[in-house]
Amino acid sequence: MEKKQTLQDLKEAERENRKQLIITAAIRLFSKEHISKVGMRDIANEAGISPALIYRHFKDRDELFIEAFVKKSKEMIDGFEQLLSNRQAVSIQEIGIEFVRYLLKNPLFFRMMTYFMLEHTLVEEHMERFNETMRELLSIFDKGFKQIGLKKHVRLHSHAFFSALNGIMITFYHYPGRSEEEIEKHIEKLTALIGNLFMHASDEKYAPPLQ
Amino acid sequence: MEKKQTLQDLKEAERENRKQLIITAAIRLFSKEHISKVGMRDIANEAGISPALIYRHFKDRDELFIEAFVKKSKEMIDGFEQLLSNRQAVSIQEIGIEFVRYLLKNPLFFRMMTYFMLEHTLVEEHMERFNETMRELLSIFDKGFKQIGLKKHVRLHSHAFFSALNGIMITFYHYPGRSEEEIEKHIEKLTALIGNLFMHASDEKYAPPLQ
DNA sequence: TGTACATCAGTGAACGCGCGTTCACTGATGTAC
DNA sequence: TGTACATCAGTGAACGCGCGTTCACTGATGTAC
Repeated sequence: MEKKQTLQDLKEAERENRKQLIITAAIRLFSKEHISKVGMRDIANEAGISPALIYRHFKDRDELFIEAFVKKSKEMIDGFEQLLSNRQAVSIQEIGIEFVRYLLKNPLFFRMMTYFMLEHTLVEEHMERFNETMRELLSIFDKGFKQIGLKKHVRLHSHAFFSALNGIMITFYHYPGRSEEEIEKHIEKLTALIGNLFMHASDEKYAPPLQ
Repeated sequence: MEKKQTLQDLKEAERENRKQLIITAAIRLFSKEHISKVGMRDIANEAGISPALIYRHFKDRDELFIEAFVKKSKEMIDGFEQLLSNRQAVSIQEIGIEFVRYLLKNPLFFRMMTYFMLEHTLVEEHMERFNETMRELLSIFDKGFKQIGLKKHVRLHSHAFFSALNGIMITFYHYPGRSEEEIEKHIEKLTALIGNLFMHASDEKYAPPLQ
């Protein structure tokens, strides 16, 4: 019984490995071209397997894609948190700037995020997983607002700041006729501008309490 | 010669009418379902013509789509400007709130805008037309910043505020598990919050000049 | 130890569908003489 | 006024391709007796 259990475990672990193999292959392709252009055959090819095998591990394309997103998000959030943990008492403006820099250096997470935000055809269950990730990210922003002394509506401010940064990225990331450096510089400038405004969110005089 | 000229004019006008017929049919469908799901056959059907005829007026799908966007944008910007012209001296916060309300009431423009922002596969020429529209919108925001006494970096502030509002819309418009009313309320709340912060952009103390 | 059977990873090809675009053609209208 | 021709709006069907998914099958491994 003991051994049988172990064997079963081994098998399950192996099965999980195959799954990860497929997911990482998908992620590799996503960083090369736009997510909607990556097909099941491409992924199978990249993973060195047959397309049919993917369906032994995932119900359909959506399931694979959301798993890939969740995996990438975890990496992203971990990396970002570690980056912040090297300092103490990071202000909300600094978090914003670091967040945008991090996105610029890891564009895949950002691209996946917007892909899912605008693909509102996901089933409830997948949406829930997506939201979990968002909440994790938002709680990092919460810390920054608490650090500058904001007492009320912390999550609301995180929503506002986080979505503002998203908007900056989306609006200017593909700005045509500008070099990559120019775009990055512009995005950072706008982030600094907004981040600075948010630094005064805890000042009652300048940010009167919401009704 | 005189008459010939007129006849030619008539023909051209008629040709333009057909073109508009196709464009408006496309727009009608865009407001019903997601842009990427609208096909050439659907549009032909809606316009009551053969799919092949579309190609006598537009080089390809992209050209038709960008024309539809430009048309819709003009309507949208005109409508929005008229809405603002009823009052005098509209502050940047008010502009933001009215803008978001207007987007919420006319979701098609917003959806088309994000579609093109994230479809970075457009040719240079189409991108330029898209940008023209954006610039027109931004100049409305410029006015609001001038109204509150901002002297420097006006366009930069418009970029920041405009993209922040975009981000709010994109991030929360499809928020699952919430009713439409709740979503609208949340978006307006976030807009008011950010708009309020931007009201102090001209205050040197709270928004130090950028380097 | 050997044999029949079950399980399941894995496969290449095919299914079925949708889509942008083009083709070959019709028919109406205008033009030149 | 009549006739040959050009032009062009307009069409339905077909082309060609790509894609998600499934099918029918193989072969290896484990299991029961």
